[in-house]
Amino acid sequence: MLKKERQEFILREINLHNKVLTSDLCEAINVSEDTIRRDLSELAETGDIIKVHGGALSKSFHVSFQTNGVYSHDNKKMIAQKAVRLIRDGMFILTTGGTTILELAKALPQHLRATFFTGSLPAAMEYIQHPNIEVIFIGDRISKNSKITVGGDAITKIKQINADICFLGINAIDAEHGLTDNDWDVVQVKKAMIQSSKKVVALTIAEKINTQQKLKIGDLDVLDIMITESDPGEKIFDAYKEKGVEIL
Amino acid sequence: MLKKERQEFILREINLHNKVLTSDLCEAINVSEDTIRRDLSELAETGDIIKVHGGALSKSFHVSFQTNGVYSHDNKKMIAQKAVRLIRDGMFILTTGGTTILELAKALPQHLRATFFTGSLPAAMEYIQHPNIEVIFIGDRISKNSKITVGGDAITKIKQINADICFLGINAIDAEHGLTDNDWDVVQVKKAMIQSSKKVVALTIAEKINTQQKLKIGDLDVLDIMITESDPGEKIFDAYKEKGVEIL
DNA sequence: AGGGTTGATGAACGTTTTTGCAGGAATACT
DNA sequence: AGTATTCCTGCAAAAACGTTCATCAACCCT
Repeated sequence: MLKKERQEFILREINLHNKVLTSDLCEAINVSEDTIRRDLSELAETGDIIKVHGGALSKSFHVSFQTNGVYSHDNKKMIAQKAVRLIRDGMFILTTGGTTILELAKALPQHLRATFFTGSLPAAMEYIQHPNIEVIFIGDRISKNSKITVGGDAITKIKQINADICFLGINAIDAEHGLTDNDWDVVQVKKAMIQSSKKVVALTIAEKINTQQKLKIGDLDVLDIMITESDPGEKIFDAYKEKGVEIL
Repeated sequence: MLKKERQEFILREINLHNKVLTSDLCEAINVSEDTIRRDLSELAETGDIIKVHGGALSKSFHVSFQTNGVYSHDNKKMIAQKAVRLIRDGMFILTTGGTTILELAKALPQHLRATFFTGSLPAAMEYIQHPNIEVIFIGDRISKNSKITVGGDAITKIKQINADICFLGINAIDAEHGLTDNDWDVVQVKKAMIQSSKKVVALTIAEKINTQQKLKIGDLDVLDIMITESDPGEKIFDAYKEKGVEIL
């Protein structure tokens, strides 16, 4: 097998599987590991792949992880744009925290007149920047990780609210296991919020779809609408549509 | 699985779900906990995540906002230094908002273990940065000017508290007219806080001494201690000392 | 044709990286 | 306070690495 030929084979293999092990290649092509290593070095030098200990990775796989400090920032912005369209003047709106909700807060039109209930410090900080929005903060103990209020008092307060719409920044959603999260206190709060709203909207980047965490918030049927950055026509949403969730 | 590959998986998991447990990862990837720990350490070193006991957190959520450019910043820092000395482990502490209180929040020693009650969004944002401080937020409608909660609900909640000490960031103080402010809602909240604390401490830059506003919070006798950046021996404090206010 | 050159390959060897494990220290939880 | 995790340090084994050298084939030049 020629050198060039071999390298093309390697490239093809990497682009196919996103990664490749030196040992696998050497077995597949039947040359010494040293030769493979030399090939990988050359390919890495021309910038076609990323060489790592034990093999190599596809370049397309690795690109662009951190952009603006917030993961998947642009996608979240797009989600916020879609979500804003659900809000009307005079509405009473419940929201959780989370970076996606923060984007929603930033995307609210200046003229909007509405009342926002939240237990999230960062979200509240954003809401109060807006001239015509009334902010009601739900008090109680503040969880350091999530920066939202948690605890019995908060739950009680939330249950006294009867909101028009609730925006949930969600942690994990799965067609079968529904909405899940990883913090017990946060789960209680989200449950209460869902109960206290006429309409429940989940905001999530598409990447979180069909992932799950340890604690259950509720089944999909508590959801009315799910908003992601993807096209609502995508096949991945079929299972959700079947369960009566509208996709935007 | 390659090391790099594994680390990207971890990074993805963290960005997706905001936090991750070492034990979960080690089960998911099927490597020893030590390996995961080493990965987390490396990722933390490059600044991509925040390592904590038992796992790691997403960085995108933990942003401290800067308060440089605050009026009379250095003086307020000095006031904060003095105020911190009044705080003991295990105390229940009520605080208002205001830039001076923010400095106090920043000056709190890392090891301090205490419970802070506040209705101020910016103050709460600072408090939760500290590892050993419990933060209870007093909820209700948020006043846009002062960024603190105001309203009957907040007052009711404050009255249920029995704090050891209360730090008031004050707007105006005068030997004759006592404590005054210019926002009716804020005045109500401060009144309630004073009632709910065993000891009341006023923090103010010396410049505000002997000034007054339209609305009265209370006479000087509600005050136990006043802290400014000036030397307590200054003549300007005599009138306050006479009325039983301790100057620091 | 013969000798020299070049490039590719494999082998050898010492070095570095990675990983898991053991113990004791540090930390969190109750 | 006491227990249970979790963390850290050092260590050792295995894997992977890079460097060097020898071999071999192809190629070039007289």
